Amino acid sequence: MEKSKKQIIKEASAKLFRKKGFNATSMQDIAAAVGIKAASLYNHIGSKQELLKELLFNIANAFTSGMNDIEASTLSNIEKLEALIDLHVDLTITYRDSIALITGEWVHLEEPDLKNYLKLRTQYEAQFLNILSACKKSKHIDKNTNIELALYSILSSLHWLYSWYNKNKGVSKIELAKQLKVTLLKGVII
Amino acid sequence: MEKSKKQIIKEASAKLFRKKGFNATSMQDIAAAVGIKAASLYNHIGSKQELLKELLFNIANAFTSGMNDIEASTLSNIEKLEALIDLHVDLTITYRDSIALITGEWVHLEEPDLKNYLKLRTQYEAQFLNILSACKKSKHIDKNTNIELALYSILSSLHWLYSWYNKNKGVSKIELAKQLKVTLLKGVII
DNA sequence: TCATGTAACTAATAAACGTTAGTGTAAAGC
DNA sequence: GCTTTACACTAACGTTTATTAGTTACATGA
Repeated sequence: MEKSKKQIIKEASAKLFRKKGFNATSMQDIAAAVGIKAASLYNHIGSKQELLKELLFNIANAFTSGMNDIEASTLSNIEKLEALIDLHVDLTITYRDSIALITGEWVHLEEPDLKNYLKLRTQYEAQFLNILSACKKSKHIDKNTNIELALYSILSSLHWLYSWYNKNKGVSKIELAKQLKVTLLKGVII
Repeated sequence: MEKSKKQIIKEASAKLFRKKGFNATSMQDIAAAVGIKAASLYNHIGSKQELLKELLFNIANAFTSGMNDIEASTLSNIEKLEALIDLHVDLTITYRDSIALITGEWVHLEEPDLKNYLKLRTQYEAQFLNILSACKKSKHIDKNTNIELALYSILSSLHWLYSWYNKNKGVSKIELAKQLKVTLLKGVII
């Protein structure tokens, strides 16, 4: 089955939202990118807001689902950290454009979507912190390390991964993940 | 001398731009925040675009100037890295709201400001990378470390510092800088 | 062949936007 | 006391915006 028109529109939107921001992207911009007139978009989508919502929740759900898999696995805590980095690298490469939206464009969600989105995000961070906390308990992370700060540091690096990846298309996914584990975890893990 | 009205407007704008984004913030929003009508803003400022421009270049210049001081200093390379983290912490605390704009809102600058802004940014990153490179040469950073990736990792963490700092007002500036040095540099420095 | 559904189009609407023009008023400078 | 400046206001303008309504063309399936 080929890609649906709606999917094409969503991908074009992601690219534009990323480059110009949600508000600065007009329906005409999106329409032009897929070769139709703005009004014709509404044969395929409900609203501009719906586009943003679906793009963001696609990704949020992918992260949540990946995190749940990792949490339920029998990996060691350190291995879970590594698996999380793999997850971020995978999703960054899979979703490319739309993943950029999670850094800033989520603020343009309307209620109640905004609340639901933040709920997913908060939960994700809590699960991530849990794993870091377990590492600390099992003495794989130094007693004096501020794990909240470490969490923020790791997550912000991973959030920006997409912009780094787009500048270095040459680097392989495996090599990227390997380097990230060294850079992000060596400062934390004993 | 007390704060000029223009300064008050700029600070209110920074807070709003940060929360809602540049495009989603209307002149009425800004006017309401300072207790006047939208049209009255133009007694103090030239345009909405000018507000963004001045906010961004204030910060960009502060970073550039701080970086130049550090580069010209007699500190060791490792000490320069630590000084850079101090610089980011200082500016994050000093500028609070407007510093958030450098992560995303700079895309709404118009030419030729956009080009000039990116020039400053690129130069800053190059200088930062230079210091990392010197550390690698002097064997303070492992031969196999990808310093471009390390740079991105450090910078993205520092870009997000403002959002972390706002959630943890209790933590002191000194303690924050100390923790950051451990978290960000231990993974890199041998 | 006819009916149906899909998906494009043009035209229009109502709201919001940044900005300008013109007016009033009170304080400051001569 | 007169003039000027500073700074607020209202009113309006021209654009841009997302979205709706109504229409047309074409392909599919009965």
